[in-house]
Amino acid sequence: MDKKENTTPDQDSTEQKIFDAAHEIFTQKGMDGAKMQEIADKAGINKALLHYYYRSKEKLYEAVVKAVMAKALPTVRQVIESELPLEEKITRFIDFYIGLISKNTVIPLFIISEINKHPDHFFENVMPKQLPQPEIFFRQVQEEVAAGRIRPVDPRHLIIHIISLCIFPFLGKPLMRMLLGLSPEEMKKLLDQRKQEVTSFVLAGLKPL
Amino acid sequence: MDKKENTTPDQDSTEQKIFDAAHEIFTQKGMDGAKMQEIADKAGINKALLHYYYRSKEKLYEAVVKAVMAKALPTVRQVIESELPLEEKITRFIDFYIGLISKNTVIPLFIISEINKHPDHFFENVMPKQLPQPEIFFRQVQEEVAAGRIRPVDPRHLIIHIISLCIFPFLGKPLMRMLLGLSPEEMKKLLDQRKQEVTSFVLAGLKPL
DNA sequence: GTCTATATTCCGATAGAC
DNA sequence: GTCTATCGGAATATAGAC
Repeated sequence: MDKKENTTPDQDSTEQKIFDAAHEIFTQKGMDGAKMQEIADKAGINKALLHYYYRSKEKLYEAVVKAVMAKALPTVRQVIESELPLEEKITRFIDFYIGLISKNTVIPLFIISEINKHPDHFFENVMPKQLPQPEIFFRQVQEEVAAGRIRPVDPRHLIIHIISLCIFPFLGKPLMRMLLGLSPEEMKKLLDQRKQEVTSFVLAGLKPL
Repeated sequence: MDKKENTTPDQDSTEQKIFDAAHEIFTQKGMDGAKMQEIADKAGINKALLHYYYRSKEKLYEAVVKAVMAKALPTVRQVIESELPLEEKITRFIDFYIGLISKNTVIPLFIISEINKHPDHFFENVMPKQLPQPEIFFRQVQEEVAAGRIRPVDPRHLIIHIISLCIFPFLGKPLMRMLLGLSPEEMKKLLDQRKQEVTSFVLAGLKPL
């Protein structure tokens, strides 16, 4: 019996198809909104198979949440923990992060919604072991402040500022569109400009007095 | 038969108790996560009464959503449409808005989640007729830019910046806490400083070159 | 491993007594 | 208006044939 050797682990296996379908449905509709029937349909298989591979809806859900978190955080780490000079690090982070989010609007809302519904469960079971270490970033900011190259800021607030400016406009897109009275096309144009706008706004906000 | 005259409309009536309970449950758990039984329990009445006053779960939900939106938007309008000078308007808006959100964390997430799940329904049925008019704000920004008192910025992006900086840290509180490695107490302290931090950051970001 | 059929639980909604 | 009891459907989960 010949076995495939160099394919990625169980490429189009049933288990993988189920997981992919569950990933899509759960991230779009959340735990309560998702139905097992819909996941089965999307995977092109029968409902009973879901329970054969994953024992329950909850187990399947947990698998998806863990995968989402495990994928989301390392991307942040890579930039945060690098030894790039501060301004370039900020610029790259904004560019990279907005690029990521604009391709995938649903994930951030999914993470935030589910983390708010079960915070304890998250911190105990789902949170990845390898968290980004912000110490390098903190030190860099303090050095730049001490050297007078940027104005005094709390580096923790700076991180919050930057992440807020990157993520929120995509989360609140329909809301912002309503508030500003824009057409979908105008709103899309505006969001396409965010990389540029956020970068210049943050750097301006850091200019020494 | 004497009738009460100067009480606020049906103060502790059954209908009001139902609505209050539904408001709490729906905003915390969303349409799918909320159960009629739980709402009835919280209101201290029977499940059948929910259907007596509001015909269906959907109707009850709609009543809550409309009330939430009707309350949330005018507060924004009041500040946005005022004729205060720009810098003071921004300062007041941040102060007012963060104050509002920090007292009520669940509402923004509720609005954003539900608007993303049923965008069309929102724009057709739920959206308040009286939207905030950002034109005054736009004009003010353009005048300040023309006078060289602030650096050139697209006023629409500026609004998005400010709202993002106000709302997101409270939405993403557990996430930020995890990312920064803070205890709940440290995180609370940090959020208490947001009014101050956001104001100085935004004003610094607007300084002319 | 995959399917059909069925058991079981839960939930929204209604009927009807008071 | 308010309650108890119950219906009917939907959704999760299991049994059992292939």
